[in-house]
Amino acid sequence: MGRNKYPEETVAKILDAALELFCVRGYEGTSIQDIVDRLDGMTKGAVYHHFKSKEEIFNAAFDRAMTPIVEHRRSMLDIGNMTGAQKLKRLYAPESVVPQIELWARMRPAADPVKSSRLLAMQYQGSFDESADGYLLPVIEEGIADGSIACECPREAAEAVSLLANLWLLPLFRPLEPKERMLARAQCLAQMAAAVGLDLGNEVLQTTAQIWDVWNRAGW
Amino acid sequence: MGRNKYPEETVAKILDAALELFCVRGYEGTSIQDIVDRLDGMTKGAVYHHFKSKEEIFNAAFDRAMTPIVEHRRSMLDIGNMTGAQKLKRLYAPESVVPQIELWARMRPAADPVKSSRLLAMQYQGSFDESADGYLLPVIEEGIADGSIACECPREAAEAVSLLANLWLLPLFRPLEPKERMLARAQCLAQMAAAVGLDLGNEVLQTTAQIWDVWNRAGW
DNA sequence: TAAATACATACTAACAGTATGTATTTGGGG
DNA sequence: CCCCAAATACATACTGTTAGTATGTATTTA
Repeated sequence: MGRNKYPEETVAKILDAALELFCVRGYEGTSIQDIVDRLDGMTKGAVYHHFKSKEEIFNAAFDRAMTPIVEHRRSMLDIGNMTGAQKLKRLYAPESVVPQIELWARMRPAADPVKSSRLLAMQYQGSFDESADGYLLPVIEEGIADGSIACECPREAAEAVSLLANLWLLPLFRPLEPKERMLARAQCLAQMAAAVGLDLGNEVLQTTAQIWDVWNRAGW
Repeated sequence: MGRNKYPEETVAKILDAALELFCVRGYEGTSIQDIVDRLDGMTKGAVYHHFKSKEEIFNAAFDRAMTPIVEHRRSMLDIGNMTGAQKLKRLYAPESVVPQIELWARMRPAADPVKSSRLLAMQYQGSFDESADGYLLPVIEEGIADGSIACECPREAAEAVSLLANLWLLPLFRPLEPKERMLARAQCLAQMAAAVGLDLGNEVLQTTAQIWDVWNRAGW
């Protein structure tokens, strides 16, 4: 294959192939050659021209998949003047999550935590980042400041909720549970969050239900 | 090195070396040769005589480290005739966890989730097993049966508590937090658990404090 | 004493990564 | 607008390392 006038198309192709393979076969289970074989005609030289290592490809593919999801969710906080409590509910409302659900489809990993361990680790790390440096803790603190949230341990509550939402409620690395079980998890999470002063809102149940519908329709 | 009359000694040496290396350098970062180099005089042939793959070595090393910890905790439930609620509290009391804490020292992984991703995945998977097929859910159901526990979503509560205890309260894959932050997590977890009907007991705070002391003394 | 066991030695195939070559595009001076 | 040098986008060919295998040999067991 000759040189492409628009190299970002090549990069996109590489990352698309990489993401799917990393999800299905895991990080270890995917070789650079596996990725190259899906880029018909292209060779390893092209890949190593755009990326300097396998790890960099993985990180780039992961970021590329996550960025629009995170950005959309964060953008939900920028509209109007809401209290902290309202912003918190909005974060778990369908409008913040469901429109991006199809994108999650592209990074549906193998339902085997060990095979997906690297993705799991990214999500685990991301849960702390999301709560600490990201949007969750700031929103809670905003709510405390404006009097709409009463929470004695904002950091801990944010971390716990973030972890449970990312690694348990959305069972990315486990087989899809029956719908009523996923709803039970949402209910349970909401109750636990409420106990530490965080009202996630009733909409979290609808959000969960809609996510389940999309995933189930996609045949997971 | 000649043939050892007691091959289980050889196996133990291999697993000891493997566990430490896997923890410090991660699964990917550890080669079979690295392990062999720590078994002075022994060669790769010996290793592949006792184990058929790197993965099997990892699993064996992990099991070997975890078994006594899990067994001890489970044994705490066998004494006397306790109600489900009493058993639940006992699971998080110092006597169930602290005596085995030194053993955890041997499998202290790198405080980098990605490097430790395989261990993290095992712990993640283990959290579900522990709650579902293990001892936590049975104890809760026993408590419901004998009337000492009122919990509407026993499975969900068990999973959530198990996940938070294993991946958050005991921050194996993250740098050790200041003591007061770990205690805040324990307090927060207890509050959340209480909201879904699980009383982990006040002793969980002492347990956490003692774990912190041991880990901190060990220089983490 | 024959079979099984516990290793050592020597090798292979696959893999991540590198060095280098070559065509194509870009961008600036005339 | 054209020419040419530099940069870019790849391809080709190679290297070192690694997990794993095949096979040989001494020791123990039964």
